[in-house]
Amino acid sequence: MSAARVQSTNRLEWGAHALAVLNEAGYRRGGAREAVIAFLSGEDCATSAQGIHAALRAGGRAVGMASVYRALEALQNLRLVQRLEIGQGEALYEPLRPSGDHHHHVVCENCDRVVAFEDPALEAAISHLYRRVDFEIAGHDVVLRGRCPQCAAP
Amino acid sequence: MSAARVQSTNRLEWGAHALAVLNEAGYRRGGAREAVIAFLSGEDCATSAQGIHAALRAGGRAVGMASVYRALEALQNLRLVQRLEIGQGEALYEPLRPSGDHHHHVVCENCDRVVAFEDPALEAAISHLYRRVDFEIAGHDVVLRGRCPQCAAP
DNA sequence: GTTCCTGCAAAATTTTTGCATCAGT
DNA sequence: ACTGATGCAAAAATTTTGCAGGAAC
Repeated sequence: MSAARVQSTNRLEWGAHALAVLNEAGYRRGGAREAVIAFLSGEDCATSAQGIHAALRAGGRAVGMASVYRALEALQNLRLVQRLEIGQGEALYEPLRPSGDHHHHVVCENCDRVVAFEDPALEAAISHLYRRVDFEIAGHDVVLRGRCPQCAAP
Repeated sequence: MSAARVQSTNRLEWGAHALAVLNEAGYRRGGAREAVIAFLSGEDCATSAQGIHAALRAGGRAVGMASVYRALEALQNLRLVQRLEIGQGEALYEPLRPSGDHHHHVVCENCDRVVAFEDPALEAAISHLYRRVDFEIAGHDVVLRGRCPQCAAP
């Protein structure tokens, strides 16, 4: 199975997984929440609430802004999405894949472009940390800040 | 020299350093900005803009909210303070010491308590990353999320 | 038939901006 | 004197909440 195929499977599976977890947790089905899940399952990286709202509207399945926030809140509580506060202003949300694969973000201070990266050594260093702190750790984020190639160019 | 002494010196030096850098950058002196710097130089960890505003008011040196934000923006642009978006809602700001010593944060998902930690292995892993990404990196943040001992207790 | 979900509108919060005035150089 | 700094008030932007009607179970 190719890497692309695995990723595609992961994507599709996340939506089904999310619906199952919601159902398990006692949530009823509802159009707005399912539209948010359907959208997110096609996204690899972080999207803002406003972006989700706009995308759904553009896709002909408009939902209320409040419903987007409420869906994201529920998904966040069940650890199905990760909320990220990286830019300035709006928060970003991305699906948390059950496969556990995991990335972090580099943000351009100038144009707010966000790029993802992965690094096993970083994950290893962080997992060591989990044992050192008193907290019961549920997750982590790493954000690198700097200038993207375009903005750094003279 | 004791560790406490070093830290105390670092604290005091940050204020003078900040004023010098601002002056160098062409900023004039002004009471509000200097009050914000005086307050931050006594803080080790992150404080919100509202917190700074309230603390200055309580300390008898009230400044306008807008001036707090404007001072923080200037300090941020000169890399004298680091803005952190960790809780939900308000951003936190903390002095960036020229000594380069550096910590990160664990945040309680339940009560929003923030605790700082340091980890050389983590810093090493991140500095390796700086070479791997296309961006010109200026800094980084790591946030661990979980439950503090109080909130984790049954 | 309940109880939850949704959408709209209103509210709450945080941050930014306009403008007149004051202070630093 | 000129120009930046400040404070107030107003505005902007993001997120949350109240409520009435509709959908799921």
